[in-house]
Amino acid sequence: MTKPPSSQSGADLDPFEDFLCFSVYSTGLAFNRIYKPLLDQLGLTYLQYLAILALARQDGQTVGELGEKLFLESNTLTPLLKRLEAAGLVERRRSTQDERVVRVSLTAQGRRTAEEARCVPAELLESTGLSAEGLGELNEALKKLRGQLRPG
Amino acid sequence: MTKPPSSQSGADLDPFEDFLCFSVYSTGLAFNRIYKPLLDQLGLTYLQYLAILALARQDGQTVGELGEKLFLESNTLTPLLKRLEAAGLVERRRSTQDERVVRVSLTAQGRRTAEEARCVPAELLESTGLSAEGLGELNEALKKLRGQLRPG
DNA sequence: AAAGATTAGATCGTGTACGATTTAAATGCG
DNA sequence: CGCATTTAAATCGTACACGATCTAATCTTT
Repeated sequence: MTKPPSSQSGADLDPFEDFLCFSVYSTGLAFNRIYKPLLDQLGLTYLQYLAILALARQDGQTVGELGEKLFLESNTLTPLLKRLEAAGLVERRRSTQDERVVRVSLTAQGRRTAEEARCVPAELLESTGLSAEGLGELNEALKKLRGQLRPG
Repeated sequence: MTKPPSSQSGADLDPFEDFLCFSVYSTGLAFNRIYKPLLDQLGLTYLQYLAILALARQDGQTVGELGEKLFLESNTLTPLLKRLEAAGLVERRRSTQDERVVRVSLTAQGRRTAEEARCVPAELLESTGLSAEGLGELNEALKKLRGQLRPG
């Protein structure tokens, strides 16, 4: 492996300065890298962390409901949820009313992990040194953009 | 596969409203989904498209230089570049001065593909219906954020 | 020049993403 | 009721990401 991608404040090193899609993409990678060491301590990946948080807010969701919140589908979620189940953090049960549906709920250990995970973002945002207002505005702008980015 | 994640304008469907990292993450997924049908016509993935663009701006870059621009390392780039080579779009050659270094250059076909790829973002941004100023500001904010998100 | 350190890529294993397909269960409709 | 349609998950194949490790080439230092 080569050296980690280094920060470059020089002018012409980034040929995608004006590509919004690239800014979103690379900022996502950067977030992932920041989160990873914190989440490693919890034994979670970034997506697993999001899934656990979503279940902490509303337990017993179906795979489809979880997918709506995470903007993902069963082909991504099913393997992820099986890993969380293997790790003892969630339970997957077919609904008795509708056997097509799988409901996912946190185990006791899953709830403990969710509790620990809750304080991760605070540590992290503090380390960015950016203002709360600025981050809030950025968040709103991204949500609006995401809403516009719909196939069709 | 379930139905595609649907747009939801309701209030409480997204439990991560206030998570900037999630907004960045999910907007990245949304961009990917928008780009995919356009790039499928070129036979490129999103990352392959970025690599081709980077090479079109500066041909004959090393794997490491390319990685600095894309914020990626050889463990991601090497397989990607091999696929582009197999597709006949790039050539990979070890430098004769320093045999550790691999230089990547576009083939004639690669340059044609790069030319076609150049007009993709315009089509796309038009479809978002967002103002150029707003997108520019968002871009600046993201670049600043990305710059702050550094391990350590 | 020889030995150790550094560097550039490549390789490997795990975990997302996602299109396409499959399976099984529920629903609709004549 | 019976059968086509729809739906929810699961499965499969391909392509990223990335930590860890490996290999080979260059540099350092004596």
